[in-house]
Amino acid sequence: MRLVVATCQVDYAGRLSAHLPMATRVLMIKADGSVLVHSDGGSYKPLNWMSPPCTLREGLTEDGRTEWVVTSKTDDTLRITIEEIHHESAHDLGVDPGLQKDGVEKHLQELLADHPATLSDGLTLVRREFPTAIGPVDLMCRDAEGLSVAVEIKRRGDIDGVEQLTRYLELLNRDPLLTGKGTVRGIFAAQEIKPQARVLAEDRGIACAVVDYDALRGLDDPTERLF
Amino acid sequence: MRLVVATCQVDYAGRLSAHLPMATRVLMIKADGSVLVHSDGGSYKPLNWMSPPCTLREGLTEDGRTEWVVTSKTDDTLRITIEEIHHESAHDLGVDPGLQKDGVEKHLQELLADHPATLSDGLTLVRREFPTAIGPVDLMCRDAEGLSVAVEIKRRGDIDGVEQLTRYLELLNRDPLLTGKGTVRGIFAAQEIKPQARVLAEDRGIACAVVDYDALRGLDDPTERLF
DNA sequence: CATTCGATGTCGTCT
DNA sequence: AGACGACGTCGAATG
Repeated sequence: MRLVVATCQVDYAGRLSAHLPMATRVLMIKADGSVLVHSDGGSYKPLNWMSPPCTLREGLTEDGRTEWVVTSKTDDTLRITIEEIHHESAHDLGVDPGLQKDGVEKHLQELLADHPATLSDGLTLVRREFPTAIGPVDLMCRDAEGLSVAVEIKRRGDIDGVEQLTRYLELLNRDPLLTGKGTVRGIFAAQEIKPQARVLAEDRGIACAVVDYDALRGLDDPTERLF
Repeated sequence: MRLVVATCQVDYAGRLSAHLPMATRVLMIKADGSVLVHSDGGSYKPLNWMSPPCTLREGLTEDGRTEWVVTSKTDDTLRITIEEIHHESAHDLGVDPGLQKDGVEKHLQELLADHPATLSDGLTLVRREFPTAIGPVDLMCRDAEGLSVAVEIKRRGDIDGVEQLTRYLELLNRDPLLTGKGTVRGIFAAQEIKPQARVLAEDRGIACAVVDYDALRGLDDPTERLF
């Protein structure tokens, strides 16, 4: 890992073209040759970058300034013209042991699979990741009357999720095995449901369920936590 | 901008929980207090981070190690426990002049608005960003027979785009002013169309058009380029 | 290898 | 401020 603070100009050509005028920035060069150009603001996304695999060539411009040219296999090019280097250091970091995560959609699905009745009274699980021709339904359940209920789970309930569940329901309702006792209902479950998504869902007869992750986790054995 | 290379452990609690075991990493602290934790691999995304607005407090753990606690307004917390600092430096970068881009969907839309006939013979533009109750149609056109044609433009033609155009067509076909001469057709235009999207579109009677950005740009005045 | 789908997505733009 | 769509989306899981 090389860290360089330099006054530089950056040009990228690839899927799009982008240009950064001359200014002072931080350049991070990782062991795999990838390069990140960071300013002192914004979020974690660099102003410009080159993803690995790529190669960095150091050279000189016609007027004698240092120039880095980073190229990827797909001919994307990042050209960094350096006017002045203010700081430079190199460090051996070794391989990172990596990140452990807990609390993403998969966990939400696991929790709801264990406690389907929190979505609707009397609901029981038939199967998780119920397969259909156009992809798996998150939860397939049965209600107190024995009717099939398809549940789509999102962390954030957007219009896309409603469309997805609609496609599933359309398909499922053509299956006589499922519709024997009546129409397959849908439940759209998310930690947060956007107003437009709610309107669209309810317009299509799909119920919305806002899920409390922490409360659900409380119902579960606390020793099962990752860390 | 502060750059620190340190052996550290990182814990994040917010929308999810995440944990990084003790290892040597680069910590980037931006002027706005945001923090990025980078390893010597991966892509431009940090292993962990805190986005602004946030505040960093430096303290000591019970066993006397340095600890940084970064908290956001929404109570997200990033806790960095430092075992050893290998390098530290601070730099004044100033405000970055910012990025100029060229070649995104907006340009594609402009180019197709200038050359609608490349989508379908005899097509002429009625209006860009044609307003409807559920959002603007990218291009509203008329074909040689005087029938209305709605065009949805994407860089990458995904199933979502077909759904979007379908919603527009549903609405537009309820408007007697547009349907006077016949049904409003749809054209789904993209630089690349995914197989599933193509199948769905054609099943719904929506034509697909693969767009060659470079060729279109060639039709245009080359002096209009940004840089 | 291609495709699909989630993401602490992030980022612009518009209401 | 909230909603919405694009992104050089990235990245993991899966067929």
